[in-house]
Amino acid sequence: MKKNINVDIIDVAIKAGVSPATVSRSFNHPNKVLKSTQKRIEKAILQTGYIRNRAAQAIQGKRSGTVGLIVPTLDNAIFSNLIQAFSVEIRQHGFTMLVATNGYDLDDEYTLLRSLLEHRVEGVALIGHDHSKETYNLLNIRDVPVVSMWNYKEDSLISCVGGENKEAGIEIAKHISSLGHTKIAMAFPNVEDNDRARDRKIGVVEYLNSQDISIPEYWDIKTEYSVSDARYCAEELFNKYPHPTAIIAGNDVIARGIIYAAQSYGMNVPKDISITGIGDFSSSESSFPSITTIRMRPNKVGKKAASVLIDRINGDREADPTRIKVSVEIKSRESTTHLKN
Amino acid sequence: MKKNINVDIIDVAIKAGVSPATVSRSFNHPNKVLKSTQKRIEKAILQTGYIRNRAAQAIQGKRSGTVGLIVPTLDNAIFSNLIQAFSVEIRQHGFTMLVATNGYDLDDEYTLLRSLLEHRVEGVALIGHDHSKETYNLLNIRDVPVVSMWNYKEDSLISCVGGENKEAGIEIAKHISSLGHTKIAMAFPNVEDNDRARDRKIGVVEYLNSQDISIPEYWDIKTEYSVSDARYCAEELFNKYPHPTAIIAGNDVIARGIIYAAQSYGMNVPKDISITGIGDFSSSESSFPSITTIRMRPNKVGKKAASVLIDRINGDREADPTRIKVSVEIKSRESTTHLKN
DNA sequence: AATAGTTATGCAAACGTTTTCATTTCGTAT
DNA sequence: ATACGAAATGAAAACGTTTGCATAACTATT
Repeated sequence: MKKNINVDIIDVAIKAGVSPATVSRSFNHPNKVLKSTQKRIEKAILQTGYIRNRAAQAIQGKRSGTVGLIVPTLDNAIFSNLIQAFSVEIRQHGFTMLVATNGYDLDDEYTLLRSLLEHRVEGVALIGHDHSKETYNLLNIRDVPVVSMWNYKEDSLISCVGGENKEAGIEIAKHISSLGHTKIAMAFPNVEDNDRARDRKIGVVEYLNSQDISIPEYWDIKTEYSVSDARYCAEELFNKYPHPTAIIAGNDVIARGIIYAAQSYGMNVPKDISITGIGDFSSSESSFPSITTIRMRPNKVGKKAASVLIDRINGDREADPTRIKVSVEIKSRESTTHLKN
Repeated sequence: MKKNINVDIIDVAIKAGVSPATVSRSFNHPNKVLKSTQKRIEKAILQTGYIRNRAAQAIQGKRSGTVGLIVPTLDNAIFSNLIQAFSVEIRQHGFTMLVATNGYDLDDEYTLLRSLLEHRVEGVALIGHDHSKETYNLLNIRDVPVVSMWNYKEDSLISCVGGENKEAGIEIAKHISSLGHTKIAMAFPNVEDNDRARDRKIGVVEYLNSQDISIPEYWDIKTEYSVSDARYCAEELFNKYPHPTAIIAGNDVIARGIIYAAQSYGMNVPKDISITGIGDFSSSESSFPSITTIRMRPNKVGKKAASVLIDRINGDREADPTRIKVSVEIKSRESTTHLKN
């Protein structure tokens, strides 16, 4: 078995009887090279097993053909839909995706960004707007095309695509309140360094306050973004009395954990307790009970963010940030119902 | 705001009063450069905002600092745990991960592999052993360090880390059979081009046959890998009679969809019907009912695969494939019970 | 048939590193 | 002080592309 690691553009050129320049052009400006020449080159590529070297291309200060993505975690459903949509779209434009996870740590995020820039990614996608000073500074200094996903912000420093999370919070609170609930608990993750969760929570609290509903300290639950932790926290809550008649969760994953907790305590959702999520991840509709939630359209956000990023890569870097608001919408499903009088 | 995109190693060298060679060495062979010189270089890097160019490094035919990962999809829980574990481990060794999804299409996988190789990834991780002829050939010719995750195979062509999926199928069938079930349905995805699912299914069928249990055609359900499709298919099944007393699902995601279907039809799981998964994803333990499944240890597989890959990158390429079997184990939980007399 | 205008190709100089080899500097033993 | 070996640094040649400029080969026009 011959191992032909080192075939380069020159070998191909020789085989095809042309110059390396022509081979290069046949990749990057195919219209500038004769059809018949192209054929010969293609044949030579097949024969030699040549695979072009993007590193050598990137070194010209031109295209590296990669974009970077930094997400908090890949470990659960929260970002899966988003990333998948982003990835598919980005690839259709010929890019490959470099992915890094920061575990919700903003200092780590900065390090990862540096690492991505070392690889000369042509653009970067991040989640939300909470990033360190250094991160923003670096993005600005290097003039990197960048897009923030998942949270719309009117005055964002960088381009963004997402729903308005505060509005999401308001909408879900409005829904619960309109069903007559007043004894309401909340389950959110740590909102520090997490603008999405923070905005949602603010929306919920402000709206409920406007209705003269307040959430007591002991019903303000803090949980991780995982089914297991959410279930555990909810069980803690259910161990004490009185119980709330509704629980507003920071997202669908947490809502699901709480529903499991309720069911395992013999409660019926929604008859005994109403539970809501935010996000509308792909399984929320088909679970039982299906989850009442706010549709944040992760697929649309991912796809749209990818195209915004590509536009920025190809276009004017100096332009003002592109900000796209993806409308949020209540999805009333089986996990909520009117308070039984 | 000054935009200093183009600061290179020479600028740093000048600022630090050394040669570019020394700056380069301070990155790659820090022990070969004087502590005091290093300090000066670091200072110069800070002052200039230099970010090293991996492309220029990679062009030397040396390290690119990246590894590639090709997975069928990022869209659901199936690979999330695995990828997260892989990603964290790989990063600890200073690598960045290039990710691509092929949507279970093997031709697409080949294209993606080529693309990753264009970026001169130092190693590649794939899922399972079903890959196209071209893929195997390319891996071999280019002599790329590679590891296959998720399915152990004694005589695999490439290194692999995973559980024995056939054994997983046998174990779960044994469990169901030992509970007295004989009217058993199966729900698997398309097993073509998917050795993991195929092996599991073979294990299930062979074991049941050995117990003189056979699964009729109309109980051999074909579903996608999604909660929603699994639920839909299960509902189709429940619309007809008679019902099976147990359903063996191809993985935990499918099992969950089936459980939702059963619950929505007013059945109690496991009293009315036992349902099993395979995989043991992170939420299977904390769901309600918790899912009886086969533990395939996605975290361990991901982490271990990463270190196998790194060993191969650093070590002897000609060596025989490294094959690591991660033991599978039945996790008996709430979703199964004895057949009521 | 000569000329101008196009189009296709080749030549050679970048791009930003790393590394080999040569040279300088330093510490230490005489 | 001198000499010697080791350690640190520098000079310059790679690495595999892309591209501006120059040239050659056509096409169309008169």
